[in-house]
Amino acid sequence: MNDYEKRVNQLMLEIFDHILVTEEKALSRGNFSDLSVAEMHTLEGIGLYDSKTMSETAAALEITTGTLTVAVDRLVRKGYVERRRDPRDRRVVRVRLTKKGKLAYRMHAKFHTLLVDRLTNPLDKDQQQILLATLERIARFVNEQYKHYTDPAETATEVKSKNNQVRAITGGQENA
Amino acid sequence: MNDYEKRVNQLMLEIFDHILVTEEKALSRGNFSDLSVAEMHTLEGIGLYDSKTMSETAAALEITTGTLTVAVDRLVRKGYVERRRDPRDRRVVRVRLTKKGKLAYRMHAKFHTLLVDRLTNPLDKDQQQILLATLERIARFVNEQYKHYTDPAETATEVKSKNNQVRAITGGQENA
DNA sequence: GGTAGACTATTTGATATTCAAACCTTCTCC
DNA sequence: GGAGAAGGTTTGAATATCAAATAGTCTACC
Repeated sequence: MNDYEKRVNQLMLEIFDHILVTEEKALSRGNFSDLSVAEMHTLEGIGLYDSKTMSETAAALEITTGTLTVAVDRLVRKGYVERRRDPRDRRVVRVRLTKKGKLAYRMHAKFHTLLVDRLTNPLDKDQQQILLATLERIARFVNEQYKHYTDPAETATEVKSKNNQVRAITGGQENA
Repeated sequence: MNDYEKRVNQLMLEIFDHILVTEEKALSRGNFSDLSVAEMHTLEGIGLYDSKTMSETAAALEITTGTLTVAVDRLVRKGYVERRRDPRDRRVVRVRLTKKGKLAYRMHAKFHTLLVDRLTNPLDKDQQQILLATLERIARFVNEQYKHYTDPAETATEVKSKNNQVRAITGGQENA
């Protein structure tokens, strides 16, 4: 690694180390102190607008439905999420944020807004374009790596292919 | 957030999400498949060269010594870490990486090198500059926030825990 | 129209990670 | 030499997660 790369690595580690803790502290100090970062993440997975099925939500979050069931239990108990069976297919359970859930969602989004704002504000148009292109490139690279390491063909780990697990991320988080 | 900012936010989340998983998968595929990311992190906290006390290590990792005791138990059992009492102060326990631990440490470091390399190589000078500037900015922002939320003056009386389970029970102390 | 097999969600049993608080051991200082 | 501080470990609890077993429900085929 040359000096440039060393610095990049160092910065990335620093950011990774601190960002989760910071987000957690921000949550625990606010009006929604009974939410963990993971729970907030679940709220994000459910999303602001549609009601989603458990499977869809689990796929979006890349966790099993079993894990999600437990998480939603707690969020329902705390009043952030509503559950209801789909009358058209009674196997299906739909989840949706309550008012309180939406409020928490929006409050948390502010943290991200603030971050992005601080990031992009000082850049002029040209620089913004470069930033975007750079991020796109990084994302593409990371996704490749991600797929590479997640691809079941690579090892004899046949178990988790199920289509559901990894696939549906690109599906619709947003239709705002 | 305007569209540009939304996209930046989305890309950052994607990158962040996938890097962690990628790291985990990389570990689980390599020669040290019995190490989790958290355990790898503990190894990094102990470090390659000195032997450190439990307290020092726990402080470096920002976890309690109780948590570290459990983590080190497992790492000793798996052969990555050595424990020994300090003869000069028999209260103190020193931990150090074994050969195997050092090997794992170095192998993991290679993963980071590779990642950064693949990340920065395809960028031209302009893009590299933007990437660096952006990372600096993110790091600065996160550190600010981190300090803000960690500063004891802010929290009046009760402070210190990263643990909001307890807060939830005691009813959380507002601040709005 | 009845049933076998597919699908959706929940439950169960297990492991990891974490904290606070209680508890030992050892040290230091009066 | 004893009191209290300091360093680690243990204990008890909560969260987060998975795989596998289970329970309802639906669909397609006969």
